[in-house]
Amino acid sequence: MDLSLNENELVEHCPKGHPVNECGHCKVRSVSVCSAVKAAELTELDKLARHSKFEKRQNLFEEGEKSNFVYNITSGMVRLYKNSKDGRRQIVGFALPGDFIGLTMPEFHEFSCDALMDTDVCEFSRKGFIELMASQPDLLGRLNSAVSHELTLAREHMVILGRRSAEEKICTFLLVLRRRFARMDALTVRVPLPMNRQDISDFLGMTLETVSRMLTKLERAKVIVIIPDGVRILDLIKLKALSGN
Amino acid sequence: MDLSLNENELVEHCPKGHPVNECGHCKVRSVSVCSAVKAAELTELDKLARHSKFEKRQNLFEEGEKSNFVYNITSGMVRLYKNSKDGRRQIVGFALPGDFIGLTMPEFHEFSCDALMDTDVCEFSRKGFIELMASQPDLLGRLNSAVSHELTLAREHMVILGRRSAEEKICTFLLVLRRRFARMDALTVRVPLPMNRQDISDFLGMTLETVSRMLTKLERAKVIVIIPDGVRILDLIKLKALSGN
DNA sequence: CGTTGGGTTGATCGACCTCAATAAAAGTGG
DNA sequence: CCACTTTTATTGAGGTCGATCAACCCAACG
Repeated sequence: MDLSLNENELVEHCPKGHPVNECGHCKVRSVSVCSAVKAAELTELDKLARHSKFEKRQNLFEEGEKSNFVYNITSGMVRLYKNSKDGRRQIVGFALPGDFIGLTMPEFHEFSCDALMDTDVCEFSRKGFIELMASQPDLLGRLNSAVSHELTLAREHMVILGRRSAEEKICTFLLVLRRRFARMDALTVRVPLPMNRQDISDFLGMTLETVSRMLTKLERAKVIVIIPDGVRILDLIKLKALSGN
Repeated sequence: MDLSLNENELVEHCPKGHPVNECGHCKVRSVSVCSAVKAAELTELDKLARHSKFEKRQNLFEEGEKSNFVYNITSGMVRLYKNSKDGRRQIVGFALPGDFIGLTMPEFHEFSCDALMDTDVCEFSRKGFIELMASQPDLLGRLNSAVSHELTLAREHMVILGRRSAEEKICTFLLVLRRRFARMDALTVRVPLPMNRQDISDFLGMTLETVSRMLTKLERAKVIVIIPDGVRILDLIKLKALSGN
């Protein structure tokens, strides 16, 4: 509930007089919610934005905290998760560059969020962003598209969680992640996995041991190779076949 | 892909000259997306709306079909689901009176939908609804709230699917459904279950046998009583405790 | 009164979890 | 740069929850 940590981080990482119209040079703007803001109004957006860094393991916010900011990831990756009392955890999503966090603009955060690696974010005051939306109807439309897209992803993930075997889960996960990275980079055979086995298992609803077993099984079947911080796909056709559509 | 069925149904169930400003008397308007439409503009909404009935088991649309309508449930209940090639099914949600179907306004339906019981819907042409949103900024805002709410529910359901035992799933399901019914009726100890065991299992990611076993287990533990088309909660405290928060 | 679609219950099985031991990798401090 | 700890990943052995397969019950209905 104490936001002083976040505030301190702002001071620590974010030099006061950051250049105006940085949004104009933002690498992820074209794929992000901000693309709805017309070039002419970018200065307006800039005034609202604070460019901030979070290092690996650093917490952006906790479930239940008052929600003062919304975030646009510009580089790196974060995990969004819900903890149960007894220690169980469900990761509800990973956010990549261009992804917007806080799409639902809740008064209190409905999940926790921390950085999987050093991550740059563009931080907007929630209040300011809501005001900006009132004057920029396109922005609301773009936000709505983003929420809709997220809902579609969430429903697809429900299928994975509810009706897929361990092997199918892993294969689908690799394929989906590959596609998501393609928004920024080209579609390659290398799928980076900045998260650890525990994270993958908490996302897919299984144990870290089973994740490890399935990955080595896929490696033995010459479908992938496990490389540091990721995998390389050897046989995309077979991977798709094993994903169970 | 063939929409002639739906079109026929329209003709069959929907007398041409339906009374103008029916929206003004709509029982679910206050809780639905339509509440954003100001009283003065209700006639506009009415022109767009076609009141239509679907009987039990009748299909509203199929995944992959071109999406020509969006729907507001006014009475009854429908299930939203995704089928896999091999026959597995994941129900991604149930829609109750006041719920809006097609929130994400996709060009092609991303799930199938059919009626669990005789259901009244208010059908809007997707195109017309999108146009109405352009002239009614509040409507987009309200739709966005609804999508956001749906996303929140979806993420909560991920936790259930990924990290809950069979017993916890059933208990949580009963509690969540009870709350959802409370939007229309008072919060009672009776939870109607218009869906069959197979539907519940396909929603919760388990088998119908396990659903049945867990319900009788809860009954034997004097937590619930199984009644025709539903359950009656005997011990709400214990039910919550067993739901694993 | 047979048929059909749920629903319950039982017996068995297996996919995945749990617990435990290594192994490998990544920090950390001298 | 190398011992040393700490974290993360792999692998194995055994157990269990829930799936599978199957029988049976019951109510609805033509």
